[in-house]
Amino acid sequence: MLELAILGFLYDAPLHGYELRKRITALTGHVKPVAESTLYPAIKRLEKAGLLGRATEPGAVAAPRHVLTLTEEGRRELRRRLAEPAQQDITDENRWFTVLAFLRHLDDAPAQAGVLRRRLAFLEEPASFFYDGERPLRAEELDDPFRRGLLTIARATSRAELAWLRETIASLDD
Amino acid sequence: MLELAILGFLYDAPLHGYELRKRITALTGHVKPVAESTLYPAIKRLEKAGLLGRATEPGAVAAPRHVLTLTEEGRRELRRRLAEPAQQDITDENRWFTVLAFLRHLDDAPAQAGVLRRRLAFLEEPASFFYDGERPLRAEELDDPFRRGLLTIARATSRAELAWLRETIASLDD
DNA sequence: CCGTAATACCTCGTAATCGATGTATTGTTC
DNA sequence: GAACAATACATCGATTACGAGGTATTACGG
Repeated sequence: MLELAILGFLYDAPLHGYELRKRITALTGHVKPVAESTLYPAIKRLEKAGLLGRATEPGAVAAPRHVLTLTEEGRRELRRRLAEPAQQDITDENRWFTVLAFLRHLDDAPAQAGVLRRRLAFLEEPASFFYDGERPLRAEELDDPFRRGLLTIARATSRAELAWLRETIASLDD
Repeated sequence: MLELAILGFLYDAPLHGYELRKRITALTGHVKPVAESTLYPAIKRLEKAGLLGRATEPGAVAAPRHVLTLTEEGRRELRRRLAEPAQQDITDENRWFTVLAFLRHLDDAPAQAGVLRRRLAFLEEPASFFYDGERPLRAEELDDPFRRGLLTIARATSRAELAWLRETIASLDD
């Protein structure tokens, strides 16, 4: 998720680590903050893997900046990760939102539609959080107001997203 | 999140690891699967911390089972974690849903309402995923259909949850 | 001129997680 | 009767993440 965000932001423009951190914080930080001690090692990993390069520039205000740029391999890697997301990128909302935030970079309508279809298939599977043996329990069947709320919220989310997915897939298919 | 789920399920009834795993998979597995190699060490951690005890019973079908029971300290710990969730339990949907799934165990309406109020306050903060400098961007301002969808979905979810939270807090306050 | 905040980067130890793999038993299917 | 799935638990190494702490500079208010 973090690596995807790094690649995604750098696809648009070279950035230094500190700026990258602010953008990632704006994107996902209110939900799941990213520690600096996670970001900088992640940058190093990607650099070591040849996905990005760095150039040192004098800092605008303080210490010198390490401006990060995607290599051609890095650009390919982002497109690959967007075109073939891991299953958890599809099912986990946090990760899925990160995929959505950068999916435009895929720049290939059928491939984009394919990714949306995977999410659609996932949301269309009948799934609950609570079961009576095999049978999924409906919100109305639960005494617990909190679990009932959980199902209610999940269903509302799902309905909104399904509508958007169907609409967007249709428009990509044109 | 995993530890909370373990404590939460065991609060109701003693279970062996394998059964625990099935319940956790039903609860959160379609979104974020839990590997066995994560669950068993987590059980050991909690056991070592004195939160749960184990008793070996002959297996119903195969190998002997380790039936896990919450100790009194484990029961206190669950209530404590539910009454004072970490900030990420409030903001991260996956973790928040786990809190909701077990919040009834808190068994104290004002404390439950307090937890819901924290989530309410979080959702009421104006937050976007995309910014123009300081100013949060609205869905309508984005060209990118995927980012627009992301905001649309997030807003729909948020609206549904806000309604439920306000309603439930009101009924807990009676 | 002193403290604080912001900019900008980094390391270290610890903890958590995962995938792969291993062990042993019972029940079911070909 | 030989596979195979399901039950039931466990370890190990590699990866990832986090909190705490560190370094250095500029800008600003008191």
